Amino acid sequence: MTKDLLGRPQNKYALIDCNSFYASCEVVFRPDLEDKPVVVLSNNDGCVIAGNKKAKELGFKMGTPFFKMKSVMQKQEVAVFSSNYALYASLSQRIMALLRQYGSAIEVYSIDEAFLDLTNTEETTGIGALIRDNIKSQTGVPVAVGIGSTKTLAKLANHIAKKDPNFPGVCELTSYEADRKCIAHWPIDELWGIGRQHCKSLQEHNVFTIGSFMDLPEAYIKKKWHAPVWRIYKELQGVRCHTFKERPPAKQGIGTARTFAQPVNDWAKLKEIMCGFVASVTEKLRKQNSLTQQISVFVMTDKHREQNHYYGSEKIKLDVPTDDTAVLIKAMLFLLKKVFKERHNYKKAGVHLTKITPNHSFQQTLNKVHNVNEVEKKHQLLGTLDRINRRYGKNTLVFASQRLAARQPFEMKQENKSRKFTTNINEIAFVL
DNA sequence: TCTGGGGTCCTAGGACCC
DNA sequence: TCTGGGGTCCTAGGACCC
Repeated sequence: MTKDLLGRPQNKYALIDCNSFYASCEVVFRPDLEDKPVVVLSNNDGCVIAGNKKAKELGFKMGTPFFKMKSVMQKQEVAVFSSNYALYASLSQRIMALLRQYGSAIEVYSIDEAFLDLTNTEETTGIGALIRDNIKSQTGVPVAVGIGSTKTLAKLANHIAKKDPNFPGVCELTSYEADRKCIAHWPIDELWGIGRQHCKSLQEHNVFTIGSFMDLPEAYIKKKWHAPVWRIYKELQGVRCHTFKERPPAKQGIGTARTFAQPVNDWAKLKEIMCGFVASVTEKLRKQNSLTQQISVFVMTDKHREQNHYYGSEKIKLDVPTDDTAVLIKAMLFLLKKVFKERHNYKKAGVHLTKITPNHSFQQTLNKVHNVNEVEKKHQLLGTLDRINRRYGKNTLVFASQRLAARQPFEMKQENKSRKFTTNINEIAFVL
């Protein structure tokens, strides 16, 4: 096995990334749109968050507000979809399940990306091509495969596989040194971890390409920039700094927030929406077997158009770590009363759990309460609640305080939503 | 009058990712 | 009229302790 600069055995990672994932998912069920521009919008049809190649060629930038481009898009006959996360999640699961067959381990990095461990695989470039072809033929979603001895190289290889016609969907890199020719000319901000700010500061030092970055002495990089930049430098040399994480680490913070299509000024309505948020974050908390010891809330008016913009947030530390929805709803309401001010139109609000610790068979709670049976009963009740909601759908069982919001979720603007082709039998696709 | 220094913990804010 | 949501990591600086 080859060694890296530190003498450690070298790994081989593949990064599989779906091309324009959300847009590709929509096209799977609308093959007539294959060669037409397609974009997908964020919640509330607020921003454009995904677009296929055709849409990008027309110059539509991801992240811009939809209303600014709406009329131009209509003129150019762009197919516009509201986001349909249930559909994308279900396609994602199918892709991840297929990928598992090709590597010894998988790290699902995001809804449309995964790293595969190919360390003990021969013929990796060939396997990459097989992955590309099989995912496309079995799900309809086009992917690119980048292979490298570090995650940073795999990411860069993936980018090259997508952009450089010499590498049709698959690219393999060993190190900067070995592959200088096909790496050096790329602009610095194509690197994973170099965003707007780092790019600007590197450019101020006359670094515009990966080649000029790698030509700098290591000591200079260390002196001028922070640790993350130096790590990118090492990873490009083939020295592993980012480890492979087969099991996702427990989240350190769990939050949820929404922008409302119609601003809310009514206490009762806001209260019920927020109770729904607490139910949703505590379910995620229990799913990762954790407890929280701090909850925070925030509410805000529309910063873009309210003269008298208001942002209020409060947090509270709990005496005992908990995963109990009822306890957290009570704490949330205490905080919400503090931040809620009459005569404001709230445009966005959210709940956040922090100070999260593992729930080692809820022993900590048992030690601090008198009635062990009560805790045991509550634990079973919440477990049952989660199982029912997972089995029969979100909000099948809800707490009384979230009643209204659960039955009648606050209106989200979704004017162009596709059907739940894969997750709802009533909306299944027909082949005629 | 002279006003140390090192360690730890916490938090806020910046930068980045998808 | 209409501007998303959910995360991670790092660092500087304050508070506190001995």
